[in-house]
Amino acid sequence: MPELPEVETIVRDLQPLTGRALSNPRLSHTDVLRGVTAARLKASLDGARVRRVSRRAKHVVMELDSGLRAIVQPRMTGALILSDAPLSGEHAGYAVLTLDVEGGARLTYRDVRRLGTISLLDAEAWNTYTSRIGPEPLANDFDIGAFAAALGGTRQAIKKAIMDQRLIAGVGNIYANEALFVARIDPSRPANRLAAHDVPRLYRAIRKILDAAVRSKGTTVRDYRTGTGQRGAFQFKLKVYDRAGRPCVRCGTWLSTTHAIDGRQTTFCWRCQGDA
DNA sequence: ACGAGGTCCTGCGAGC
DNA sequence: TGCTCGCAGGACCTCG
Repeated sequence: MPELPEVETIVRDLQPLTGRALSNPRLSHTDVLRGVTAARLKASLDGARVRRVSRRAKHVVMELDSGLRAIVQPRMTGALILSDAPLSGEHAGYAVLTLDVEGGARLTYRDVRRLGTISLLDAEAWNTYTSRIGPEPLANDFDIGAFAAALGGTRQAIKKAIMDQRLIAGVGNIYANEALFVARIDPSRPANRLAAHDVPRLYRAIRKILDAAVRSKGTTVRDYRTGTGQRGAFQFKLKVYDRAGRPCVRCGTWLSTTHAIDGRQTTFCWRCQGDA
C-alpha cells in the first residue's frame, strides 16, 4: 500500500512529466473524485502543462501551469504509471484515469479497490490542506523536539500515533510495524508513556526504515507498483510486517500478531518489544 | 478528548 | 464446483 516510500518512488518516476502538456483525459469512474466534478477535472487537465510533480505525505501533487494542483492519494491499491506504450495485461484493467502526455507517453491512474482519491485544489486550498498534515520525517528539518511533543500529547497507542498524519506525515501500517520493531517499542504502549530513550530511538528508526524503503523503491505486497509499473523490493527486507508466526530475526521468538490497535494488523516480537 | 465502530471498494480465501 | 461471507485497510465520519 503506498506509504511515503512508495509515493516518493512514484513521484521520482513521474519527473519526465515536468514541462509536458496533458490531453485527452478519460475517466472511467467518478467515485474516486473528492471535491471536484468529472467535468471540471477533465477540463482542468485537458491541455494543461505540468509545472512540477512532488510528494507531500502519501499524496502525489501535480502542479499545473494554471496553478491548480491535481492531488492523487493512492491509498490501498492505487498506482500512477507513466508508460510509452498503452498499458497491457495486469495494468490495463482497473484504469480509472488515463491521460495522453505530450511526446507520446501515457499517464494512467489505476486502482483496483478505488479507495484512492483524486482532487483538484488551487494554491490557497492546497496550503490549507497541507498545513493540517504533520512534518515530513525525511526532511532535514524534521524536529525531534516537536516529534516528542506531539507524542507526549496523546494517550493513543504509539503505533496509532505514528500513523496519525496530523502528527507525522507518510507513515502507514507497514512502516509503523517495522519502525517499532527496530526501535524495540511495544506497539500498544501509550504514546505519552514512552521511556525517555524511546523517542530518539523511534525518531531514528522511522527515518532509517523510510530511507531504506525509498532506496528499495517501496514494498510490493500485492498491488503497489512504481511509476514505471515495476514492483518494489523492500518486501524482501521486512522484519515483522507480513511475518506473523515466523521467528523474530533478532531473537528467534515467534512473532505475534494482533488487530487490537485500531483494527489493523500489528505484528511484533513480544520479547524484543515487550513492555518490561 | 477519547475509543469504538461504520463507510468507501473489490478481490481473495475460507468454509460449507 | 459454486456459492456466501468476512477480511484487507487509510482517511474520514459519527456516536456515546
